[in-house]
Amino acid sequence: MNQSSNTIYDIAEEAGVSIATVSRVLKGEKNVSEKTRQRVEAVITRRNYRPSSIARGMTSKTTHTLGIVLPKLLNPNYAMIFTGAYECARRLGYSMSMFPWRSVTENEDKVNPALLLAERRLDGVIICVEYLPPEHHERLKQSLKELQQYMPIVLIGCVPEDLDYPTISYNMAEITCNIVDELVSLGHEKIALVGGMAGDQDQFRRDVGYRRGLEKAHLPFVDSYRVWSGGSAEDGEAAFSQTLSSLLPAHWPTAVIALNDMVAMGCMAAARQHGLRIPEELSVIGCDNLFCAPYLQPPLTSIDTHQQSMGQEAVELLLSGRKERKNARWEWVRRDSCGPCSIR
Amino acid sequence: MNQSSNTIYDIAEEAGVSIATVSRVLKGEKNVSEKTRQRVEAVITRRNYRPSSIARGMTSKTTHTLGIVLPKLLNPNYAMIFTGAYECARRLGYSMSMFPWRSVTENEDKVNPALLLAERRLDGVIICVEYLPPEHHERLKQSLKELQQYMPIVLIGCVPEDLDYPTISYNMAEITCNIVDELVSLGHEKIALVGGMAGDQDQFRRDVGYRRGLEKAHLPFVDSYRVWSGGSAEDGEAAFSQTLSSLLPAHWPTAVIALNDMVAMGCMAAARQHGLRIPEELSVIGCDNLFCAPYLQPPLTSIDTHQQSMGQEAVELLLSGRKERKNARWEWVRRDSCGPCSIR
DNA sequence: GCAATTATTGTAACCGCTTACAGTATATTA
DNA sequence: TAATATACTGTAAGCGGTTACAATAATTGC
Repeated sequence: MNQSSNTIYDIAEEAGVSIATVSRVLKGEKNVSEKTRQRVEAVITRRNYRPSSIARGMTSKTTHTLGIVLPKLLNPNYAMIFTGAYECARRLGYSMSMFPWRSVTENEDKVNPALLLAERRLDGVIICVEYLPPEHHERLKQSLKELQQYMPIVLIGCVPEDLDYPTISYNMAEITCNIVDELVSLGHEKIALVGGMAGDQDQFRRDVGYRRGLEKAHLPFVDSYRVWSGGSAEDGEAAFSQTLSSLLPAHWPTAVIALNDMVAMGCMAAARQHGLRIPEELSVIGCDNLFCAPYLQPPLTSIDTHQQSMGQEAVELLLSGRKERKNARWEWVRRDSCGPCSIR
Repeated sequence: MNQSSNTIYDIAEEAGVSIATVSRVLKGEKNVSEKTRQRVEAVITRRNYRPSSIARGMTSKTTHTLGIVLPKLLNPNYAMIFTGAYECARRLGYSMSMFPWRSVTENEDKVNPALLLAERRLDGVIICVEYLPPEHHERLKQSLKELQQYMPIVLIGCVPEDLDYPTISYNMAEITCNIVDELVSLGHEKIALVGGMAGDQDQFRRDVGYRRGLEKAHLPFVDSYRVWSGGSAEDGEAAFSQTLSSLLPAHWPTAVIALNDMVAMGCMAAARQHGLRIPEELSVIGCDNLFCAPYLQPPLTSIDTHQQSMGQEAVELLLSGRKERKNARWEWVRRDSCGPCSIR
């Protein structure tokens, strides 16, 4: 049995029918006589034949594949979004391809990477928006516009308002303001924010919420409490450690709001190195509620942003064709790393 | 400008040339006159035209897409493997699609899921082998065989010997035996193994290594020190907690080898709840060296299995066509959770 | 200035499948 | 039993590219 070729023609020939008939059994159409069907099915089984989705895509104009653009999966936060999207897509019969964030933000010589994505003729793409230097902002808008000619788009994350696409977003300003409120109600007055780079939408909103929270409590914005950090634990550790070292202990913050749980871990390490006890002398709160948060010492208070639901909703929105902007739910996960301010 | 259709025919028509010529400029062939090329390129740019990779795939028999089969991305261990594979694939011009582990192990009514994967006509697939109940073993072999008719396969992880495919694997027996050695040299005699289910290749080898290590040190295998656990932190916590509760403190192990870092976190939590200090009263060692390991209290000793390299090597092996079985490197990451046995 | 090259461009077949439509066999009706 | 409806099956035209080969245009040599 020569299996080098395994096409609908081979099946048709071996079963002694036309390719149209094979196609019909493949699709389970009813207008095929029982004995023909059985004969064809026997051949299909014997040869382990599977129709090429490539060829099918030619006529159906559909790939049953969704794309997802993510900055990096090593951050469990994105892994959760991916998983939510992926599981949902799978249930609905789609497979999922991953693409680098680069594909919609950078320009490589003459080729527009977004169009590279377009080549794939996916049935849709979810784009997880992340930090983007302002000079790339125009390019993102252009890429999205071009990409949209080829497939529907859903954005997810902290999306700039001027991007008019279906979106699942969360409101970092609201969340951060809420965190400040809570810390204030615990008696904290020296609250640090260890955040990301300027120009980042997500971070921008955090800053907005941070200042709003401080204002509400009539607390001053203190420059040195706004700490600049990358997104990893190492970054957070280095940045917060530096901050502590540069301040007199009397001026040390009594609470710190971290960009995310990884940075929060770093802050905790830095605090420990400076001899601070958590939460007695320093309250720490993260964001994302990673799997390891409950296992840190003390267990880390965090914000659950329901990443898996976000991913799932993004897929549903994408396939529904609706053009809505939806706000994601979020909630407190209070653990022991935050406590009342015990310092005068 | 009607952009509803954007095919090579549309471009050819608008540029006043034949589709063959458009195809030539698309592929950057040299035998096109400079002014024709420019005319065509202008049209392509104006219309944001991108050739369909689907149509291309019809003739080229290539999709420039690799598949990866993974149990779950929420475990950062797999996220690392994925990332390594993905980055490498991307560099080489491939995109990456993810598929569920189910696709090669389960059977859904009449459809063989492996063949569903085959439909995609990928340029290759990396299958990350995980726990598999023995009754599904035959089915896995069958699936792989059928799938292989359609695309090359590389296996990764703890792969059974009777699966004859190119493989990147690590030797859990060697690693575990090595761990026991080290714990013994630290003076430990009551060493627990918190491992996974029976039937799991990975676990099987751990048990082999565990027993071999004990034998070498002339230590007895103690049933109650072989703890059965799932792979999550909660699982580890529950399992080890139960073990401690069921033993008299005098019989508590002085060292515990955990399935992975997540389980190790759980063990640490359980130990704390039982009032054990780490590492003074209990040494803990995990595996996978997750990002959070250095931030646990105390920092967790672990084994770095170089997951990203594994992913990368899997892609290289897949595309090279070589048929080799390669062992992955691994190394100790010694931190403070392991120490000399201080209990007589 | 004309034949022989060489450079450029076009035609048509093909990749593997779907599907509208046509054709043939079988069943129903009168 | 012939006419007609119904069930099944086959033919051929796409889908959007690639590419061998043929055709045409531009150069070159003498």
